[in-house]
Amino acid sequence: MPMGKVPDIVVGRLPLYLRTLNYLIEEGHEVVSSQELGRRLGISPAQIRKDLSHFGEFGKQGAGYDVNYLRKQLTHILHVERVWPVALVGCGALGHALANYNGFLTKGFEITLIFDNDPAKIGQMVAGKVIHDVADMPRLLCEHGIRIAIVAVPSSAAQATVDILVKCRVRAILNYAPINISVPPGVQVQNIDPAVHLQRMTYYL
Amino acid sequence: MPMGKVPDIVVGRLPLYLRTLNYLIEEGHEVVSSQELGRRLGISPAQIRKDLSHFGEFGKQGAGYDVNYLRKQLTHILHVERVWPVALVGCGALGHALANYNGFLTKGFEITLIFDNDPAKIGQMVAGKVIHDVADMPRLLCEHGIRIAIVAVPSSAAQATVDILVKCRVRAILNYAPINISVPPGVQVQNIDPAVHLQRMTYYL
DNA sequence: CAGAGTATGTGACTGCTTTCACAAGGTGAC
DNA sequence: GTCACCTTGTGAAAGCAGTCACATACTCTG
Ligand SMILES: NC(=O)c1ccc[n+]([C@@H]2O[C@H](COP(=O)([O-])OP(=O)(O)OC[C@H]3O[C@@H](n4cnc5c(N)ncnc54)[C@H](O)[C@@H]3O)[C@@H](O)[C@H]2O)c1
Ligand SMILES: NC(=O)c1ccc[n+]([C@@H]2O[C@H](COP(=O)([O-])OP(=O)(O)OC[C@H]3O[C@@H](n4cnc5c(N)ncnc54)[C@H](O)[C@@H]3O)[C@@H](O)[C@H]2O)c1
Repeated sequence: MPMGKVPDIVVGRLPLYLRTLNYLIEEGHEVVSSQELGRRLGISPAQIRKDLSHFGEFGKQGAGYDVNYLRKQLTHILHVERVWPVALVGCGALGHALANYNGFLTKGFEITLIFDNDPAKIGQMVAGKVIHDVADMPRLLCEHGIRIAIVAVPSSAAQATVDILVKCRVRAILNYAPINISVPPGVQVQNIDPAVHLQRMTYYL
Repeated sequence: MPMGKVPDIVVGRLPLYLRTLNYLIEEGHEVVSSQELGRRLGISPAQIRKDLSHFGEFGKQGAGYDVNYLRKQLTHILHVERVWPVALVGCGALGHALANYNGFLTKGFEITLIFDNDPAKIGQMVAGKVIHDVADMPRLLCEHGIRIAIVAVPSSAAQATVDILVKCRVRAILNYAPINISVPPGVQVQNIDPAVHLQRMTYYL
């Protein structure tokens, strides 16, 4: 019942469970079994039960899981009952799409600060926010207590950008630049590179 | 030396190795050790050697790996010595960014067909390509022999879109919609959802 | 309220993944 | 050529993750 060290791989599946629960609520379900959840996710029911059992006993035997209750629990476990302010660095094509993306807010995130180093862009408005000069990043990140950032700058600028973010106490970085960045221990990094995902699939073609 | 069944998890790392080799070539390196490669990727040298040993003996004892040779081998293993034509479905904010992204070509991919269902967008040019009506998708996918598609439509339209793609013999799908899609066996799917990646990190904050 | 049906939580087990450690082979200085 | 030093490829071992199967407990029908 009390949660010791939970494997990363288990933590990595929780957001998928949460996402599916939200769809179940939209569809009006009040209760869901590990079997149904597993069917939707392509995961075995046993694995879902074992994953959840790391954090507590959320289900009811003979019935399944109360969808709203489980959603609340996962939201709490993942620390997304609050909305995290997020900084976006690099407001090019991808940055624009991310800034205008309305899928973040309901998942616990809001892009509140946008940065670029292009003088032609600085000062412009995007998604209701002004684009700030990267030179002001240290001050603004501090003032807003930002802990999470999204990096959408060219690869060549990614490591330098990350170094600044880390120095400003950012502790979680979502990196879209197709390059491996290095960070000190205690800083989380997740990488998104569509070419890598595509190449994973062409192996099997 | 001959490659039997290679674990998925190993295949998943090969694109990262390949990406790093490309940077090494840019930097003028001719040879790299598993240690250096591991350092850059945050992976143990032993794991890199074992992964590569599934496919052959590419290194030289006492020296390391010839960067160009290893790159060529991985390019071959992943089937990206050719350039794959890719269809993009959904040309909104994200679709625009992807269509204009110039990082695909050097990795073995080119977006050659773009589809949308918005009459206002159909016929417009994006990144030098015309946006086609989704109604023409079956015919055009067939004519172009498309095997790979990127899905960037709203969640509500994702499963229906995927069903059409699968029926048109697409065998690899990169899905940006934040929903679990189901496909018959033999069809590869990779999902990209930034909110999921962010929630994986907030657990640790 | 009894009994058939259903679903969880979990220890034991199986299988997969990573690390270890070393023989074999290559390098470079002198 | 020799010797000290590297680095690979790989079995063996260790460590992790996923599945199985069942005791337990809830539901629902009649
Ligand atoms: N466009 C895509 O669909 C896509 C897909 C996958 C990955 N990416 C990656 O995402 C990143 C951004 O892609 P994009 O297409 O938006 O490129 P882009 O060139 O349109 O945008 C990059 C932006 O970053 C800004 N920038 C450059 N250096 C900076 C710095 N030091 N500090 C702050 N801002 C800086 C530029 O002014 C520009 O506005 C790149 O690394 C790219 O490889 C893009
Ligand atoms: N914008 C982002 O940064 C971002 C980030 C992550 C995920 N996503 C996801 O990517 C998808 C697209 O996001 P977006 O921001 O580009 O949205 P968008 O609304 O700007 O674009 C969606 C496009 O899909 C088209 N479309 C709708 N139904 C279609 C159908 N049946 N067939 C073909 N085209 C259809 C629309 O006409 C529109 O052009 C969404 O699922 C979104 O959740 C977007």
